[in-house]
Formats: sequence, C-alpha cells, structure tokens
Amino acid sequence: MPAGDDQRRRGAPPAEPRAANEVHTTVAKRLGRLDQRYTRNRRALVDVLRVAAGPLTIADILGRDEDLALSSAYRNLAVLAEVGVVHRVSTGDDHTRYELAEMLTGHHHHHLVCDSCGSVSDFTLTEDLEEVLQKALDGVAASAAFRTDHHRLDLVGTCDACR
Amino acid sequence: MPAGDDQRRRGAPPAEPRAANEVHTTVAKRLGRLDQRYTRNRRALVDVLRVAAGPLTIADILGRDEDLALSSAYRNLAVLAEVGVVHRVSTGDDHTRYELAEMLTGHHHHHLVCDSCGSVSDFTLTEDLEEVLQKALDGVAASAAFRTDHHRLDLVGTCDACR
DNA sequence: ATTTATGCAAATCGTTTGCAAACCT
DNA sequence: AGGTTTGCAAACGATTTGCATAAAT
Repeated sequence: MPAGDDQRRRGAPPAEPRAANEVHTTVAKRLGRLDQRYTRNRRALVDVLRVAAGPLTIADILGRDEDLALSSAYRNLAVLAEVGVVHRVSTGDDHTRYELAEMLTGHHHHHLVCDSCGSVSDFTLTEDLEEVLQKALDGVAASAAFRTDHHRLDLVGTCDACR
Repeated sequence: MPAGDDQRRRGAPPAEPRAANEVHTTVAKRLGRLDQRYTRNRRALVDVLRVAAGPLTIADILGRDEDLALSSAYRNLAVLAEVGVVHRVSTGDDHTRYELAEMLTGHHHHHLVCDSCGSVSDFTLTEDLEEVLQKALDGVAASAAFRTDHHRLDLVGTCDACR
C-alpha cells in the first residue's frame, strides 16, 4: 500500500535520475527472482551507475567507490546483467562499459562515442523517429528470422572536449 | 550534401561485390597516399574481406588464407584501417571483426549481431529512412558540438540458426 | 642499398577463475 | 550449519610488440 510516496515537495529534490529506493526495490526483486542476494557490493555498484552521466568502465567504477574489489565488481556486474538490471556497452576501445538498464532509468537512449578520448555520453531521438525506426527494424528482423533483443545506435566521432 | 545520387531505381539490393581490380586500384591509391606499400599480404587480406558475407574475425580471416600470419594480419589490418579501406567492427564478444570500408563496397549497411553464436550479418534500411535518420543525427551532433565520423546501427539478438 | 614488411616468440592488459576466509540466513 | 560472496593472486586469451630475416623499391 503505497500511501503516497511522493510527499517531498518542499525543498528542491536533488535532480537524481530516479529515486534510489525505487531503483533498489526493483533490483532486489529481479535478483530475488533468480535466487540472488542483494549484497552491499551489488548495492554499491547500482548506486555508482545510478548517478553516472553515461556508461562507465570498470576503472571508472572502482574509482568512484574505493571499497570495491576488481574481481567482485566483474562478478557482480555479470550477475546484475544476467538479471537484466545492468547493460553492457561495448564501444570499440577495449574497456567494456556498464550502465543501468533502461527498465530502471526509464529512458531509451543512444550513445555519442568519442574515438579520441573514449568517452561516451547519452542522447535521445524523438519518439516519432524512434517509432518509425523501430518499425523498420522489426521488419528487417522478421524477414531475417532474427529475434531482436534490442537495437543499438551510436554516433562515432570526436567529442567537444577533443575538438 | 548532394541529394540526387539515386541512379538505380530498382528497389532490389544490387550490392554486387565491386570488381576486384577496381577495389585493388583504390586500395593501392589510398596506401600510396600515405607512403604505404601494397604487399602480397595486404592484397590477400583485401581479397578475403572482399568476398566475405559480413565482417570477419581474425580467426575467420586466417582460416580462409593459410599463408597469413597472425601478427602480420593484425598489423596490416591496422594499416588498412588507417588509410580508410578497412573498417573495424566491435560487436561485444571479444573478437574484433573487420570489413571493407563502405567507400569500397559502395553500400551503406548495418549489422545483425547474434548474442548466442557471435555471428554478424548485414542488412540495409531504405534510403528514405536512412536519410531521415541521418538528418536527425546531424542535428544531435550539432547541438552536442560533436563531430561525427560515422553512425552505427545494430540489431542485437538471436539469429535464425541459434533459434 | 636502404627502407619496410614479415613472422615467430615473448610481452601486455582487460577480464576470468581458483580457493580459503568472511558473510548471510 | 549450509550455501554464497568476497578478494587476493594466478590463469586466460585476444592483441601488440621486439627483433632478426626476407622482401620491396
């Protein structure tokens, strides 16, 4: 019985991508569904990704929480990806990146990938275009007997900072 | 950008692999421009990629020409990519793939990536959609002060062979 | 003749795994 | 207790590089 969890209208709520509690609740549920525990480390990973501006490398992640161990981070991200709350992003340089799944962020987006510095940031298309595109891709998949999990659209080039 | 390059009005994808000579001539020219030689090994790599149905891994490539050495293949593909006649394709599994650049194949395409077996095959969108998309992406790049080199659109999922 | 390419073997580096100790229920 | 997670160190595997030899101009 969610008796109004939207009470905080005074003071300026920080512009966090999505309420932490909501995210953690969903993650816990998805983990539980596959008999996985929501440990402190996994919570920490979700928190790091939740406030990130784009997909992060392992190095990025470890840099943002000193208490995370390398191997555990890899293992936990694998678990989180398996239950569908984290998404792996491969950009071409060899540093896999991780972001929260769209089901948690609530917004479908794409990536600007800088060839020079490797940075990745997000962008969105209009819903109209996204819809037209989706329809076209569905057609392609159908005629190739391909079962689509998701699509991926990136702009590759040079970011503002790299000129 | 010029709009009227629509000579072939048949909707069917022609996409004949361009004549070998034509390809080699272009490659030689691009290599020469950067004072690079067009050696037998480089020619062999181009030939393998020229007749491939989609982007190939190093293993694929070595398997198709027994005389190619691993390290030389990597080095030569790097050179060919540098002069712009070969394009690296990263799909997410860790086996970089290589294909001839669009300037040589003459057709802009995208990839169906199978999560299960790692295979990659090509597909195309209609020119109309491609044009609309391009326009939208140009807008995105402009407002992010991003200098786009190319875009990349993949369908990720399960191929016919994998169910 | 001089410069560049080749290919073997060794090195690199992101990621994965073995295992004993710490943790949770 | 019984099973899971943790984190260090060692293992792994794709890609890169050192170096002596072969090839190209």
